[in-house]
Amino acid sequence: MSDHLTPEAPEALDASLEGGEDPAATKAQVFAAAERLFALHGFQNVSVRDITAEAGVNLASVNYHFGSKDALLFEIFRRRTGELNRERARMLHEANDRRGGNPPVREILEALFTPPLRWADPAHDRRVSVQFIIRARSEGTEEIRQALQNDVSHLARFAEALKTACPELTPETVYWRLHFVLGMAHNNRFMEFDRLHHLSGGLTREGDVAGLLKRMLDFAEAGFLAA
Amino acid sequence: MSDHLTPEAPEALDASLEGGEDPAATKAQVFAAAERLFALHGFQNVSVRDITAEAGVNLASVNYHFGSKDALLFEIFRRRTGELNRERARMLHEANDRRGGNPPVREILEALFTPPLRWADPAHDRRVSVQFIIRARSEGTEEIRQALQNDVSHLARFAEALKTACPELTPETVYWRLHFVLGMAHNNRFMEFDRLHHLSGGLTREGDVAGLLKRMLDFAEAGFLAA
DNA sequence: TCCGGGTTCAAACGACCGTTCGTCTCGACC
DNA sequence: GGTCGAGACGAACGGTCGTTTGAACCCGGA
Repeated sequence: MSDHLTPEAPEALDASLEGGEDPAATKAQVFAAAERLFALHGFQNVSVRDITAEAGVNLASVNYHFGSKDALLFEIFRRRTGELNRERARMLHEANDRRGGNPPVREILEALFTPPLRWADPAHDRRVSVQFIIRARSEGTEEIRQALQNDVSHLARFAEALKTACPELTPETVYWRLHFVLGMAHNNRFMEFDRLHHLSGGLTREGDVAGLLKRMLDFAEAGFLAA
Repeated sequence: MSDHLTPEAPEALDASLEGGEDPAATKAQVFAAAERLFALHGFQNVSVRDITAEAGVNLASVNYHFGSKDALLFEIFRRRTGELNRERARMLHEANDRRGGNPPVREILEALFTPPLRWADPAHDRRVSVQFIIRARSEGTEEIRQALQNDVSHLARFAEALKTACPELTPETVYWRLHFVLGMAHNNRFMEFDRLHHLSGGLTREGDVAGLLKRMLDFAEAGFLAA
């Protein structure tokens, strides 16, 4: 009941990219169209008819392949969240290896921030997935809310690493500051970027992902290490 | 077109609290019921029938008094956001007076963080309004999104104060860090609190608003003053 | 007393929703 | 060649939605 966010198998669903008439291509097309539309307009503002029209498939395909619209949302969410958590865990693992099991705060935060920012890089083509995850986290169904609240196992490792890196901080303080850091990581809505751009009179560049990562790390590291 | 968030008149709408049959009591009841239900379940998950049932009024009241469901949402949003911005501006003004026009970073951030946290205090009874604002910011209509993006005049004063307080930082850095700080202020969902509570094994107390404010200020101040 | 504007009310309208049904196509297998 | 099951398809079902309608109601002013 607590591992909803770590899918069991890779399931190369993205096989729809090859040219021919793949069997199960319909399912992949529905998956991709739904993720895109949910990310763009939100779950409630996208109808099953919108999805099937965008995918160029029959209306009944969603219920046939996924069971229901809710189940479709949850399956996309589960897959993308699993990928994100796995990338973060891998980076934390690498930092542990590099530093003999005691990486500094900055490298732990790097493992949290880098994966979603790398997805958001225009070079990669996963901006839709980031946007989808952020939307699903705040607008998702009760099932998603439950999964988010129960599945904290992947966060526990980060909390432990941070406690080790900051022995002078009480555990309570570590948890709160991890909470603030996660809020930063999941708050990068494009809407908010536009607002910042408008506020600063066009001073901030939006496409500079590497620069943004450095800015986020500078801020979060200093905040985490505050007296 | 840029001042949608600062309503022109106080309009003592909360007069529904007095016992008698007030004229215009229906409008106030609809307003209160809608704010409560929107904050609890989200805009799209609450129907006009839910609102009027909760308020104990006729179904047509929403359209009669507010024009449409969308307009009702926007009116609540405009009122609450206006109140919030006014409280923040007042606190910034007081800090300016205390410090001869050059308040330190911590007091500027205090003016940003304190109002929503004071509302969230169980002692006051405005937790619903905070929750509503947060929800409306992320799930709101296109009209709300436009208003949020266009109305940055109240933020400009905070940006100016922060630039004065931190002359060693480039304006670009100040804007980005203000962006991070605002993300913290608007990210205090109760959902996330529950998750933190679960992650820490019950270590964090949720009702301690004063303690939370200090924690947020410690983190944000250090982050803002990072090298 | 009658009038008229402001407000409430029950009822319905038309649109859209997620889902289901029965049928048809088509390729694999006996 | 015949059978079978998975999948695609058009069409419809039942329900809920926001909104509108037109009549009833209330009450202060002529």
